[in-house]
Amino acid sequence: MSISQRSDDDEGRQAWLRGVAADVARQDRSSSAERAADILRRSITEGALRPGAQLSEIELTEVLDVSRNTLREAFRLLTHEGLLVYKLHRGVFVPELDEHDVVDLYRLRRVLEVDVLRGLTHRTPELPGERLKPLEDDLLDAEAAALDGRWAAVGTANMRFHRHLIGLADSSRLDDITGRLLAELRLLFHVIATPQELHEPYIARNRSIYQLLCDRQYEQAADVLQDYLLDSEQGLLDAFRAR
Amino acid sequence: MSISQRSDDDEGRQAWLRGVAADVARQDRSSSAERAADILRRSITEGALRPGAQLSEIELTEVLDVSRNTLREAFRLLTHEGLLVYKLHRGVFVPELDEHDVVDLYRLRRVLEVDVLRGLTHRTPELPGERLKPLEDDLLDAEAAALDGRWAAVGTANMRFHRHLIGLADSSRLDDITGRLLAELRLLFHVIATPQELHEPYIARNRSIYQLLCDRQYEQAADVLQDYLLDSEQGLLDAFRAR
DNA sequence: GAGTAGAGATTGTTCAACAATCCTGCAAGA
DNA sequence: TCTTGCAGGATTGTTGAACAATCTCTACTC
Repeated sequence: MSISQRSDDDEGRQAWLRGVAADVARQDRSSSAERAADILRRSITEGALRPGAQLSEIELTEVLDVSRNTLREAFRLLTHEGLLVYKLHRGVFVPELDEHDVVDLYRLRRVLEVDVLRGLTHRTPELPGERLKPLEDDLLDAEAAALDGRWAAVGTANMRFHRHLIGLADSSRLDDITGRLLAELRLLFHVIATPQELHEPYIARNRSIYQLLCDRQYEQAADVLQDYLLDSEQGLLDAFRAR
Repeated sequence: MSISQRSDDDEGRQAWLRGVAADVARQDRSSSAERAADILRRSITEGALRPGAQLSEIELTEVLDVSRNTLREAFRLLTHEGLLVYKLHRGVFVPELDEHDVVDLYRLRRVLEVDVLRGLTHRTPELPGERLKPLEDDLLDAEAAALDGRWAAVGTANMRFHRHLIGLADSSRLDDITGRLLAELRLLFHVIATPQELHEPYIARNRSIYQLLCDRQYEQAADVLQDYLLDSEQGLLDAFRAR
């Protein structure tokens, strides 16, 4: 993207400018509440704040250096994502999900993700091959992390893979919903003692889904994904009961 | 839009808001923020605040008689429902949805609602008959409203029918998602000139779905619903283009 | 041991002031 | 004529303090 390459391609240049503008906007356009929410989100998804933990307002206003009003705004953003729950006059807590939530979450994941892949069959125009690039990157990340035994990182990469899978549908609402579902799923992972068993088997299955997508075998990919999700759900339920 | 026309619009809008405010004040509500959100929600869903309209904080603090913080809290509640959008440092606006949003919303509605009905086939324990009672109430409401020509009320009752339909799945997350989808759909209805054509044909089809559910013909009900949603989407798109 | 009253701590709500940002209009320069 | 830069006024973003409502825990009574 060199600037010196000034062809008479006005459209391309405008697109480039728009891309830069969007990049800058993403960096700069965030309120204090969103920044505070970012920090809390990472603390929760990475396990520093365990399910059941209470978040004290006074303590966090000091740590995050924001006012109570702004902090409460951040709480609301995360509540919307399902990463926090309010208990009236008692405060906000990291939710403790149970087996019923596993079933609920996976039911939604199955119907949404599988439908996205099946929908690719009738998509017009046909899915460009470069749209699959982020998926391959996620796979490489997961495989590299697995070699090092970093199972939490494997889980993260696997989730990003599925988020990119959903992204193929080009639906902002679907992306929103998926973001929330996967965030809640991370909460569930934190109560599991053996992350290796939970994540390792699915690296290869994700790659086979990816390969089928590359070959435009969308229906077969959807079938593999369906089985994948059923097995993954069962694995989580087993881990829960063995706890 | 001329200045004078805009001024008239503003006056009418304020008068309307005051009317609703007096209306809601009769009920005792828990918090001022909830009460303010109620007023705004009705103003938006009933069309007094049109898509694209900006909600001025100063103006609304005076009309609703709450502080700016409380008002902003109400804004957050409605943003979560999809009835408002924030633009940083520019304020809150009633979202303007377009044909692309229609397609996006209906795609989600189809996959979710149809899956709920198909899922009833394998449900254990079998769906108790009394779970269908709310659906019949909604149908009666819609039919009564149609006789009086209250087409907006017909639309409301139809939406409640579909919300109750989703409720049969017993999934709190699905209920959340549906609430938001239907709220966005209401925004779309406001740009339609002929509400009768939009809502009337679907009363009978909702009843036929209901009847099939009573007879435990879940797969057939799902098929009818699928066609229903495809036709409804097409009707909305046609109305959009004829605008 | 059961129940209750009250103190202390935490959250819920509101307000007013200040800081940061956007929009508008106008003037200078190419 | 068109662009660019700059005030200024208007609007939103953020804060801290104050007070009300509610919960939790302790101590006391019976």
